[in-house]
Amino acid sequence: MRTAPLPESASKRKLLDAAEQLFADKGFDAVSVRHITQLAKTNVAAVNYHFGSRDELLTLVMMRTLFPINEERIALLELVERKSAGKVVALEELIDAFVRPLATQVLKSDLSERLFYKLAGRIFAEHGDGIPPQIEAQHKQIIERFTRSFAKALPTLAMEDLVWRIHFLAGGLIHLLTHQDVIQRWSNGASGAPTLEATLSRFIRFAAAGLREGTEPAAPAAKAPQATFDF
Amino acid sequence: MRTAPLPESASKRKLLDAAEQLFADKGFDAVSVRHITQLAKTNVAAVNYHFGSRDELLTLVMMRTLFPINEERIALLELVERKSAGKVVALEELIDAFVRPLATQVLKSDLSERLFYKLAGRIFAEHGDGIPPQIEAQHKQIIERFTRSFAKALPTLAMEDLVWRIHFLAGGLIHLLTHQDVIQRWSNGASGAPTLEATLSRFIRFAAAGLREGTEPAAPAAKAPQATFDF
DNA sequence: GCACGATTGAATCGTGCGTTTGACATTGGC
DNA sequence: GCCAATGTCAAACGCACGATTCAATCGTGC
Repeated sequence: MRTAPLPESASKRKLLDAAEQLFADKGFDAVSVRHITQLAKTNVAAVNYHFGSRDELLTLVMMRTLFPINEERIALLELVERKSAGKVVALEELIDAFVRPLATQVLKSDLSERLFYKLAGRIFAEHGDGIPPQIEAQHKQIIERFTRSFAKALPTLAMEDLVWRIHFLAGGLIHLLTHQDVIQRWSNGASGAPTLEATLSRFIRFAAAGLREGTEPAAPAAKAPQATFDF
Repeated sequence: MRTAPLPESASKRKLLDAAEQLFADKGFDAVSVRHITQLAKTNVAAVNYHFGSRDELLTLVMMRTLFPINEERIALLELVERKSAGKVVALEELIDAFVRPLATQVLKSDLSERLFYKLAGRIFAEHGDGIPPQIEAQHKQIIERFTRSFAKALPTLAMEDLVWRIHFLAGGLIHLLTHQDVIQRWSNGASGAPTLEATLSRFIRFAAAGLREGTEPAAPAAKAPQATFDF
């Protein structure tokens, strides 16, 4: 019976790729369907014909990037937890499971490193108001899943503290992704650009220390004063 | 001689306040001059008459919020450094000087807490492409000034590491400011909303620990493995 | 009271937006 | 050979945008 097996006409793919590139570069709001169809060398009507609306195309672009990242995050997380059956998992390994997929999925993307990270950062930064429910659902699922694992790895940390710290972490990552190029430009005067792996490694150390703060009773009394707002 | 001493006509102030509120709530791109003049109950032409263009109004709104914050940051920083003349400054005090002005300036604003923090977060998040040069200059000045102080407080930390960590910190703060309401809504099921002071205090502990990571040779050997990307 | 600059108001300009329409081309199955 | 499905295309629609025009109005110093 097989009616024409969804040829996924060439222009559909061209539109997706063009949209992806432009959204990554300029941001979701700054790109019009005319820009997209111009870069894809198709007619303006093509977007609405193939995707129904600009919004549906946008959602598709976001999902196409976000989904594999989140799938790999979960896979890595389960791997790590199964590996250390029952024993406490090292914090660094959990954070690694959260960020490493960015470095592996960029290799499978047609986008340049710079654009892929910008796109990912923009997607992660979306929250709350008018964002596609599917994206929101992805975010919620990932955050909840990782919160559970972090809680097990940091049993002495109050849940409310943990939730906030995870969002501090997420914010740092988003900033890193979206401004990577800007920061790099003046972070190192002469030395070549560090690989992103090096930067993510830096981030993991920073984030792990932040998450762990105050949960290591064995450590000698810190000489630093408590940082409380006392007014 | 005194010709009419700049009455700063009522509509000018009304426009500034309306613009501020809308930009904070919806974002800089999502607000049109028609929205603004409608809320301010003035004519559409008023924006261009009083400010020249939508962009100049936007810049003014940003500067009006950003400048006092940055002024207080510098003042606090100098205070802290003068107080501990010569001696190493505690990291927490430096971060405090960076974030506390948010909590004090919100009191002087007509905006609600929620809107003020959103606005501040949106301003801090602006970087690089098409943002007003004055804002960019403010950002650069503040980052460079604090980088210098952090470097003195963390003499054993490599400069490149420090720069990245400061941006992780900034990203966490931006995320906290812009998504504070969203996070809070599901961070604590029943207990009342924590004051922002409490949240900023949480943030300071997190950020200080992240900045300090690896700079305390006196500490016992960490049992956590190094977090390096080894592929 | 009048003149004059400052301010306001309604109407309009040109532009770019997302989307829709309807004619036209291409293709594969019967 | 024809039909229906599929895709492409130029043109247009209605709308919202930032900005401008120009006459009316206001406020104040003389």
